[in-house]
Amino acid sequence: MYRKQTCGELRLANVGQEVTLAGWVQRVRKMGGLTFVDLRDRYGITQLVFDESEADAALCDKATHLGREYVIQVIGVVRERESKNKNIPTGDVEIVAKELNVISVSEVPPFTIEDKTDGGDDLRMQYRYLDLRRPMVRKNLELRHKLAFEVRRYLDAQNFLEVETPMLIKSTPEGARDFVVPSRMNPGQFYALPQSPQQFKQLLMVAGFDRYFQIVKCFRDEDLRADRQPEFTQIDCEMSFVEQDDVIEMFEGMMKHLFKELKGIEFDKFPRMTWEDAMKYYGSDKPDVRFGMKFVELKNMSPLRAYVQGADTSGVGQSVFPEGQFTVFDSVPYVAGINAKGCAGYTRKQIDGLTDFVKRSQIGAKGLIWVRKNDDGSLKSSIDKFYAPEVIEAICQKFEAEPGDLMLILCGEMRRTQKQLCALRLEMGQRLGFRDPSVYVPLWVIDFPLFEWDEETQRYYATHHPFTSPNPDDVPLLDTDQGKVRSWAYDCVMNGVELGGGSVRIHDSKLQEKMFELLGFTEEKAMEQFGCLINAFKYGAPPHAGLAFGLDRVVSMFAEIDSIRDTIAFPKNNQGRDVMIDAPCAIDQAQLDELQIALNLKEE
RNA sequence: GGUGCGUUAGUUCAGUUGGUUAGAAUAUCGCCCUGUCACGGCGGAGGUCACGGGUUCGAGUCCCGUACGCACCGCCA
Repeated sequence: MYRKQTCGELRLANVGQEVTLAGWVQRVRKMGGLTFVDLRDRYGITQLVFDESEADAALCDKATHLGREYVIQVIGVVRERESKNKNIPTGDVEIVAKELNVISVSEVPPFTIEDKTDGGDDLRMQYRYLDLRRPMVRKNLELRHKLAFEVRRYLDAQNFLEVETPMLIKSTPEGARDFVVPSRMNPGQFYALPQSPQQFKQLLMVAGFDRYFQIVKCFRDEDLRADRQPEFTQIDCEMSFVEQDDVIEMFEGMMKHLFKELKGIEFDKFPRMTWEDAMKYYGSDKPDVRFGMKFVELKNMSPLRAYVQGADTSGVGQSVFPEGQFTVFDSVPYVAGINAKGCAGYTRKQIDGLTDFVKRSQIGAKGLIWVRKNDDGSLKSSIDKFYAPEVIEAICQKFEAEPGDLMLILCGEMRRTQKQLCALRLEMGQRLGFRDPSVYVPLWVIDFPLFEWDEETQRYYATHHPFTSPNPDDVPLLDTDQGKVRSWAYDCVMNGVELGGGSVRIHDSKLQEKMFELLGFTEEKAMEQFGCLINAFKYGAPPHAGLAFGLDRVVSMFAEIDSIRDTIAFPKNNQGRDVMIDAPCAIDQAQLDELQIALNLKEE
C-alpha cells in the first residue's frame, strides 16, 4: 500500500503517530525556511510541514519544488498545530514530514482545482477528470451513489426485483427519435437503444415478476437542455395487481424515504392536483407550488369541449369586461393574470422590462397589461383610458388586491396564454425570491388527458404512450369525444420539475385494440410495432401499472442545482458531444464496409 | 428548425463615441519571507482580440456571414 491513512481522518487523537499519506498537492505555501503543503485525496486535506530548523535541507528543498497536482507520498509524524485552522476537519493537526516521494508530476492544470474554480463549463467538460477532483463535483456523485443505494434498499424491502433489460432493441417510430446501431450480422438492419424499457417491464409483469425495478440508462435522440441529456438514467418500476393509488402510494413512500435518509426532511401526504387545475391555475402540467400567485381569470369564453371530463369549468363563459370598450380584450377568448403582491412600487422601467420579457419570441405574448393598487388604495392601470373605474375596481376584487399589489394581465387563446402567464409567474417568483432550491414542495399531477390533438398532422396522439389506460368512467367518451377522456396517468412534480411519471396500463386486449384504432394504427402496423406485447397479452396479463423517475433530475434536486450535468460523471454538451473523448466521430471506411453502409451526407 | 447572449493573456473578465504601446484579477516563473491555510511583499514572462469578409484615413469596438459555447422555444409517446 502506498498509504496507511487518508487525508481526511487524522485528528488530535492521532498526535505522535507515524503516518503514511498519499495524494495530490493542493497548494504549497513557502514562508522562508518553513514550507506548508496541503495534501488532498477523496477524503479531505491534510497539512504537511517542512521546517528547515528541524528537518534536513534536501527534504525541505524538495518540498518547495512541488507543483500543483503532483502525486506524492509522505511519511511523517502527526503533531498538534501551533495555529489551528477551524475551517477543515483535520485543522488541528499537521504532519511533520520525514520522507517525501514524488510519485507522479503534473503539468500546470488548465484551471484551479478548487470549489470556486476559475474554469468555464466548456473547459471543465474537456478536462472532466480534473474537474471531478473538485470536492463540489465529487459530492454530487457521492450523493448520486447514496441516492441510488437508498432506492435499492427501499424497493428491495418492498419485494421489488431488479431485472436487467436489453440495450439493443427494436426501433419504434412513435415517440422520441431513436439512437440506432447497425447490425453487422444482419446487414441493412438496425437495433435501437431503448428510450425506456417500457415494453420489457410490461412483459415482466405478464411473466409474473409482480414487482420490477431497474436503475437503467435510457436514450433519446432529441435536442438537449440543461436538464436533458441524450443518455440519462431512470429509476424504472412496474407492479402487478395494483391500481393508480397503489402505485402513487408506493413511490410517494420511496420519495419520502429518500428525503428522510438523505436530507432529513419529512413530508406529509403529497397533495394531488388534476391536470386541468394545474393548467387553469398555473399554466403548466408541472407547476411550481412553492409559491401562490395563482392565475385569476377575468374573461374565459373558451368552448367547453376544450376541457377534459370532470374539469372545474366554473367561470367559463364569464367576463368582467363590458363589450365595445377595448378591442383587444373584446377580440380574445381568454384574459387572466397574476397578483404580484407588494410590487406596486415597480417603476415604469421595471414594468417595461417585464413587457419585454413576455414579448420575447420564446414566450410570444403581444403585450402586458398592468393594474396597480397603490399604498393609499388608489388605482392606476394601463387600461384606464378604456374602462370606467368600476371595471378596474372589479378586476382588483377578482384578484383580491390589497394596497401595494401589482396585477399583471395577459390575454389571447386560452392554452397559449396560460403558458405565457406561466413563464411570467415563474419569472416573478424568481425575482421575488420564492424559488428557494432548499425548499421542497411535492405534488402529484393526475387526470391527464389521454389524447393530445396535433394541429400539424390533424390527429390525436397518446399523451403518455399507447398502453396507458383510460379512466374507466370515461371509456364511453372514446367513441364520442376523445379530447375529454382522462387517462390513468400521474406525474410526480417538485418545485416545477417533473421528477417522474407513469400510468396504469391497459391489460385488456379488446381495449388495447380500440386504442390502436383511435391512434390511427392499422392492425398490421400495430402488430409490426407492438406485436410481441399484443401477443403476450393473449396469455393472461395481470392488471399492472408503473412509473419511472429521472434519477439525474432527482439527484440535481437533492443537490439544489439546476443542471443535471454535474450529477453525471461524464456528461455531454448542448450538441450531444462528449468533448473529452471527442464523440461522436467519423468511423473508418473499413468499418462502414463491414456494415455495408454508405454515407450520403447533405452538402451545405 | 428558430430566438437570445457570448467568444479578448493558461483561466475568469474589463476595454468609453471607432483613434498612442489592449488592461485587471488569478494562475504561472524568479527573488524575499519561520505559523501559513484565499499567506504576504517585490519583479518577470504571458495576446493570431474565434474565423472569413465588409464599412472607414483608422476596427477588439460598427455591419454581414461562418464556427463554437451557454440558455431558451419547437421537439422530448
